[in-house]
Amino acid sequence: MILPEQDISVAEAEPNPMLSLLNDEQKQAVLATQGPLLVLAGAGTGKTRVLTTRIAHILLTKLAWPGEILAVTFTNKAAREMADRVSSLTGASQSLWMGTFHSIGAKIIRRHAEKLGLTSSFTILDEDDQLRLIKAILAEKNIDDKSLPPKLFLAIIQSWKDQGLTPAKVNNPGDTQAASGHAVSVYKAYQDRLRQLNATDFGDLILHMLTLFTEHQDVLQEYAKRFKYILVDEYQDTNVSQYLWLRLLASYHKNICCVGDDDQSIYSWRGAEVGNILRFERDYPDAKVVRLECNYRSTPHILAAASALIANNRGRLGKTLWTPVTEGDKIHLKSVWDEGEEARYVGEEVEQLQRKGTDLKQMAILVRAGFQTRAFEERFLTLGVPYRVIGGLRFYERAEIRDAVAYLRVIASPSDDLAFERIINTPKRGIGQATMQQLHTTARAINNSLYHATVHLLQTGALKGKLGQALDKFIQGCERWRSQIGVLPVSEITELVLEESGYRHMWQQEKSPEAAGRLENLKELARAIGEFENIGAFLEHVSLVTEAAGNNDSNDMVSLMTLHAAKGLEFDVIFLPGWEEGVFPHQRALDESGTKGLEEERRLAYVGITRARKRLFISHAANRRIYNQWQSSIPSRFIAEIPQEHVDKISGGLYNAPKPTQRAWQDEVASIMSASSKPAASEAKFSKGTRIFHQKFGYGRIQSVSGDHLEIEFEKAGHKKVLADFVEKA
DNA sequence: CGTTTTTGCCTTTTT
DNA sequence: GGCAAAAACG
Repeated sequence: MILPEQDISVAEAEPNPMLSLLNDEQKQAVLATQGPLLVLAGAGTGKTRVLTTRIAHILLTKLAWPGEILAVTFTNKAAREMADRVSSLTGASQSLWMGTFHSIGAKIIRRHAEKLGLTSSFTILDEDDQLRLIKAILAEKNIDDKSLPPKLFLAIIQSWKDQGLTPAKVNNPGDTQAASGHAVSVYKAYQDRLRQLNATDFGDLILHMLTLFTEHQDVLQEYAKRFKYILVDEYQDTNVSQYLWLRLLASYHKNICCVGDDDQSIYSWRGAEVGNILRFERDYPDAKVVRLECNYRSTPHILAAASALIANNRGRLGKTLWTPVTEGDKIHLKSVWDEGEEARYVGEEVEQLQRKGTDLKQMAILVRAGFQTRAFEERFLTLGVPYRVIGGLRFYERAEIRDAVAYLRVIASPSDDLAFERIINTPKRGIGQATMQQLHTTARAINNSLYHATVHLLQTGALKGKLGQALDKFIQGCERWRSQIGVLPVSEITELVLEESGYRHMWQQEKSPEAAGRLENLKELARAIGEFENIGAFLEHVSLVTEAAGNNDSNDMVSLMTLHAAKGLEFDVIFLPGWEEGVFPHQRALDESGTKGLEEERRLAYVGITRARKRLFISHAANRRIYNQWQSSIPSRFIAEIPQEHVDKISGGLYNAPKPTQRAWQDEVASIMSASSKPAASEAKFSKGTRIFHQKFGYGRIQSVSGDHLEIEFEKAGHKKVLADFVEKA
């Protein structure tokens, strides 16, 4: 199936205008259509342009039809962007297989659902549903969910799915003993329940495809032959499942082009394997590798800082980024007293830049963890600076939206027990534990869903009085609403449901300040549904797309987001606050993953720095409040890893005196680090057997110490677990 | 069954 | 210190 070489030279002979926009490396990456290709694309080197031009090139030179090209991304945004740019280059992109791993997975699984024990109308569960399911399983199996919380099982199951392990394939001694040996049987039960519910979770969208391809050669053949060209974005983020799936798909034509940057691998906690990209040349022996190293985004100082920082990581494929730009500010570094001062400082800089003519939408504040946005939000509110938090509260995760969606799920598929349970008593219909128990028992007895159990009980007259009336009204409503499917437009059905179920009324009754916003959201939901063909299409969208509502790019606002959310974005001005040990690098990353964790944190720092086009502000506070306790903190080691010649220290902080050499610079950071490091409070002060006094519990003796947590036998109050800060030596 | 009180956990990052 | 889930109470 290898196509003749001439095809490529034809393209070169008739220079294509879009190719003239590319540099030599980018052209190589576009024109090397045949065989495996790895494009190592450093930050800001134009990888999206390469990907889209490559697709356009394949289409325009007739190497393949749109339906024979598969392009996978990780985010819907990336997919949409790619589709837009391809269609502007070629005029059309509809029939391309372009989307996220998960949306492509859903599409393929729906086509072959019966081979996996599902029907094509299967639902996709969110985390909430998953946890409720696991909780029910734990209860059934009499597993104590205090010592072994559902979240633990979910994490284990997810990581197995990321690794391509079905329950039957979990065999490692370490794995089989996970969660006191219960994890495998819970996983099995969980998968059984999913199948009964005709449901999948996110991991299944990949894992089922893998199963489908390995157990049904004919299906694999169909797709492997169909996709003449495969393109993968952000290859460094693929997990084992995705990796295996891609290898199967590429086994026939072997035209797979993976684009990625090992230095931007920041999702290992979600199962991503940097090894996939590091191993590419071994997996595909005749692979070509193209490095994109010319950065068109950032100024030299910013780029040099990022390069020097990331050079501290081991096991990189290695790239040398350079930029044709010659001028630009150094990185601004500021030391502040506490987070309040940090927010004031950032606020001032933002206002000053705005006065000088920089749009607010060209500025972003990137934090390590979501909660850090709060200090800045408060500051911006008092200053009256418009801002938006990206990725904070997502539209479809709000309670009222999830409730409304649950109604639609029950109407679309009455056997959706999880949705049924969510809304059967919302608004209040007087259904409590006892009634739910009865419904569950009946459902099991008639081997049917909760919905049908309810119908059954109503018919047999087992539900009487107020309860029976309420349930009857509910069922009648559902039947009536369902009968409107295909008759009324979906947005009108939604309105009808919200009105007649009493759900909207419930919020209208509530006088809390959020209620008005919730009603607004419900309106917005009904409007959004109108854009879909049918309820099914909408429900799929809800499960796969997590977008902030009303993301108007036209509004001039400062953006606040996590470093993870910032990947793939760029701004003229970037603020990176909170560069302190423990915050960034995050303590938990260090504790749980050691050097590997530290290197991923460093890659995160690299991602953060390289988001900036013109100006970069890094800051750290000497004191920070954590769990409502003041803690002194020391500057992040990453600050010391940035060569001094690229840094401008802003006066008023700890870094006042300029130091001439890199060595002295590092010494200075080190001295600050040791000067402000506090003695480990509890360990030094308290040990086993120490007699102490507690304001509330009185005198006692320490039984054990672990970090700040003390176990104390009090003379009057008995055995208690207490934080070290609440006790003093007696 | 619904309300109030208490606890416990949080603050890593998410398709 | 704040929020959500669980427990206790009415």
